[in-house]
Amino acid sequence: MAKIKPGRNGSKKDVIIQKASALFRAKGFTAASMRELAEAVGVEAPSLYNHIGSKSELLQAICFKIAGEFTSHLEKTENTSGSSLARIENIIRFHIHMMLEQFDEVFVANHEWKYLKEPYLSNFLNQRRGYEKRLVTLVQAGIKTKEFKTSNPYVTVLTILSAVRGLEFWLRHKKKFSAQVLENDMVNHLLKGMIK
Amino acid sequence: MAKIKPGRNGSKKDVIIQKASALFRAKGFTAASMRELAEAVGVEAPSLYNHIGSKSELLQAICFKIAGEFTSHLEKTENTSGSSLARIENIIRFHIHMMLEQFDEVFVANHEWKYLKEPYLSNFLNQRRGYEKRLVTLVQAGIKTKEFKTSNPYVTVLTILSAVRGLEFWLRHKKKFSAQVLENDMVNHLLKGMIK
DNA sequence: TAAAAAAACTAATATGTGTTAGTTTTGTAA
DNA sequence: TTACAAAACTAACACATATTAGTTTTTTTA
Repeated sequence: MAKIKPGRNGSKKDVIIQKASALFRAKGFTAASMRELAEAVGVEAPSLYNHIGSKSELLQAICFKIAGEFTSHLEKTENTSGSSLARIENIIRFHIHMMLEQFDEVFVANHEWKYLKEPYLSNFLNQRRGYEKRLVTLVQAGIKTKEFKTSNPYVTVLTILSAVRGLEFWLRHKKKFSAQVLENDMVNHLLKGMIK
Repeated sequence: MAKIKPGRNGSKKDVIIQKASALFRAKGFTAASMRELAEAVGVEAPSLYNHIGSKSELLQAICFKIAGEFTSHLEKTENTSGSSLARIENIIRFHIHMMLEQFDEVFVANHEWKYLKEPYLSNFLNQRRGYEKRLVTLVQAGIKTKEFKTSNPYVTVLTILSAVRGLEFWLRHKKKFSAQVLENDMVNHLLKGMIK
């Protein structure tokens, strides 16, 4: 009898998800095949289905795990008593850390979410929109307290999020500077600009 | 006898490339099928091959057209007599314009280049690396003349390129602010930061 | 050690892919 | 109008895809 529910055995499933993250990042969700994934796991393709429901389910697991981590960190930050500047800086540094420490997963969540099926796709996008909206609110607060320059807060958030997202290209330059330099220089740039 | 060389008739081929840009952007290169493309063009799939050589060739056309435009603009800017600041600002604004005016093509070049086949893949990456290197040189010049703060110039370039790349998310917010606000606020942010 | 459950395997299915072959229609020039 | 080339069409191929069925091996439990 095949088709066994994953049950409480999360261990092997976790390995599959981790290998899937690396594979989806390297080749893209659509181009990555279950046979390749199986090979990475060290098993034949149909055996994967003893642990997972479908290829799509893997993408869901990856995307929502990452989305959840960002959302929950934002919540914590909002409930902190601190300046708007401190909060924004905290969030920027969190994004950088996530990017460096969970590279494959974050990359997949950033690039491959569009292959989610409904209703997961809508769900994911709503969560993302909500996240951005709350960042905008945070920036608006900083403008009101005159910590930040007056500007369109959506553009500010867009600039910040895009910049940290670009860390996916850091691997290319890994030899040229350390993660510490990267983090501090980028935070400085985003907060204080590059002109002397 | 089928299999006719495109010859001097560029017109229909251009339509195909344009439709392919939109399709590849919306669904991704791998997920987009030649049958879908054919439908967008208003023709049966095999008819496409009267005008193009392969699906891959379409991707090549898109990626190298965009890469060429960026490279040639950079060349022009380098040969301008002006401050490092003026040059960098000029380049940032060019990126923003490209993003807004050739959205589909730039998006595809940014996201789908990894599906290029050799030797085009290596060629494309070399061109890209060269572009970034020349931007780094430009930033280094500005640091030397004390126009720019001292920082790792690779990080500066990474931050700038990533930020402008993120304009692909602007469509989502199109209603909330104009392209002019977007451009000016982002340039300001990248040059002068967000702290008052 | 015997029984039960979990997870591997092979074989197969239905579907979709890019592309080619061969033929017919359409447009153009003599 | 006839001849020729360009570009459309239908049919088909060879291959890859995710997934299911059925069976066998391995691991766990009692």
